[in-house]
Amino acid sequence: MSMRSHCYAGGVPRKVDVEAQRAEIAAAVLRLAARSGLEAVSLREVAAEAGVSMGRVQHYFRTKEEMLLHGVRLAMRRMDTRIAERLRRLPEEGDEEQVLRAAIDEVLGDHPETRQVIRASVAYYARAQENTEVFEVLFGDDALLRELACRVVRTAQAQGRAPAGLDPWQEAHIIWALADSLSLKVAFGQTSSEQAMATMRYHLDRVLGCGAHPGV
Amino acid sequence: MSMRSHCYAGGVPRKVDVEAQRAEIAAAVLRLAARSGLEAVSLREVAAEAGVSMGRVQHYFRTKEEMLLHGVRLAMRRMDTRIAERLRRLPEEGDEEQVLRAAIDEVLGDHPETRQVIRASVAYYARAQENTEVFEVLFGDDALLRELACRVVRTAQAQGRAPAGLDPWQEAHIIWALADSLSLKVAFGQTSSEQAMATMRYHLDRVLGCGAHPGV
DNA sequence: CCCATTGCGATGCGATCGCATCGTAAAAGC
DNA sequence: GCTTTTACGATGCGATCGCATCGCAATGGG
Repeated sequence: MSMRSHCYAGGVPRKVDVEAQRAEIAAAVLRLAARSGLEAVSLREVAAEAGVSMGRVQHYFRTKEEMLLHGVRLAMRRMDTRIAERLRRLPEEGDEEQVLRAAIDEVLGDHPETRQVIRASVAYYARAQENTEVFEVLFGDDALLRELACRVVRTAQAQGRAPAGLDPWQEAHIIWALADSLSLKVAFGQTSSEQAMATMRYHLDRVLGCGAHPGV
Repeated sequence: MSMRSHCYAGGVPRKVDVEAQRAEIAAAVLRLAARSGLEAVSLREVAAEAGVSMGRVQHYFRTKEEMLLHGVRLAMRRMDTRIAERLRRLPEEGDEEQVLRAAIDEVLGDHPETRQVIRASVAYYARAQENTEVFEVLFGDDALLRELACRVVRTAQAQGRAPAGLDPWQEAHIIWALADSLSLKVAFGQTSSEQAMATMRYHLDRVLGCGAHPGV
C-alpha cells in the first residue's frame, strides 16, 4: 500500500537553463574540432576550452558520443541561422534565385563562424560512416537544397534566361557540388573567399543568365 | 691521435628493404585513417593492423608525426599510380582532353582503393592547417591539374567545340572543384559512382562539346 | 522548516596513449 | 671469430583517456 509514497516528488530545485549550458559546451566542442580535428576533442580539453569543470561537462552529456553529436548539431544549426539571417536582409520579393544565391554566398563567405562550422563538419566525416545520426545531421538537408536549385534552374528556363537544353536536375547537382567544394577550399585556406565567390557567380551567371542580383 | 679509430665502420648487417617495410606500415595507417579517422591511428593500432610488433613501427618511424606524414604521402602516391596506370591504357594519341577525362573518371570510380585514399585524405585535413608538409602533400598538385584543365578548355575553344565566351581559367577551377566534391560524395556514400560520373560527363560535354571519348 | 532533488566539483579507476630504454639475434667487415 | 652495427621484441614510464562515484551546496514544494 501507499505505493504512491515512493512516487512522491519533492522539491524542484535549482533552475538553470539546461539547453544554454549544453550549447555553451557544444560550442567549445565545435571550436576544438574546427581547430584541430576530433582527435583534440577530449572531455578535459572541452571543459578547459569552455572554461568549466569536467564534472559539469559530464553532468550535461552522459557520454562523449552524445557530446560530439550535440556538437555537430550545433554546427548545422549555426549555419542554418546564418543563412536565415542573411535571407531576412533580402528584399521581400521571395525570388527563389536570390535565396539560392544568398545561401551560397553565405557558405562561401570568409566569416570566421562559417569557416569554423565547415572545418568542424569535415572533422566529423569519418564518424558519419559509423554513426547514422551524424550522417543524417551532416547530409540530411542536401536534398532540400538541391530541389531549391532545381526549381531555380527551371524557372530561369521558363523565363528564357537559361538555355532550354539544360538538365535542371544535373545542374542542381553541379551547383551544390561546386558550392560545397569551394566552401571547403575557402575554409582550409586553399582559395580566397573572393575567388570562390567569383567562380560561383561566374557559373551561376552562365547557367541562369545574369539577371540583376544584389551584392552581399 | 688515431682520431680515425672511432670513425672506423664495422659490419653492415641485416639487409632488409627499408622502404618496403615503411610502406607496409604506412598502408596500415591509411586503412585505419580511412576507416575511422585519425583518432583511430595510434602506434598500437597501427602495429596490430599491420600485423607487426609495436617495436617495429617505432623502429621505422621515430615519431607518430613522421608515421602520419608517410601515410598521407603513400595515399597521394597511390592515387597518382592509379591514374598513371589508367593513362597507360589510353590510345597513344596524347589527347589532353582524354587524359583529363580519364583522370577524373579514376577519381570518381568506386574502386575500394580510390575510396580509401580519398577518405584518408579527408582525415588529414585538420592536420593540414597545422602542418605545412601535410598541406603540401594534400594540395600541392592542384595547380598542375588546374592548368591541364585550362589547356583542355582552350584547345576545345580553338577547335570551335567549346563556346568562345568561356573563361578557361574559371572553367578549370569549376571542373576540378566539381570533381573533388563528387569524389568526396562517392567516397562517403552520399552518391553512387555512376551518378557522379554521369554528372561529371554531363558537365564536361556541355563545356568541351561532346567529342568522341572512349568509355572506361 | 525540512528534506528531496538537482547541479556540479573532486577524485579515483583501469585502459590506453606516445615514447624511451634495454636486451638480443643476425649479418657483414676485419 | 670477434666485433660492430642494424633490426626489432619486450617492457616500463608518466600523461591522459572516458567514465563512475562520492559529497556537498543550493533551492523550492510539502
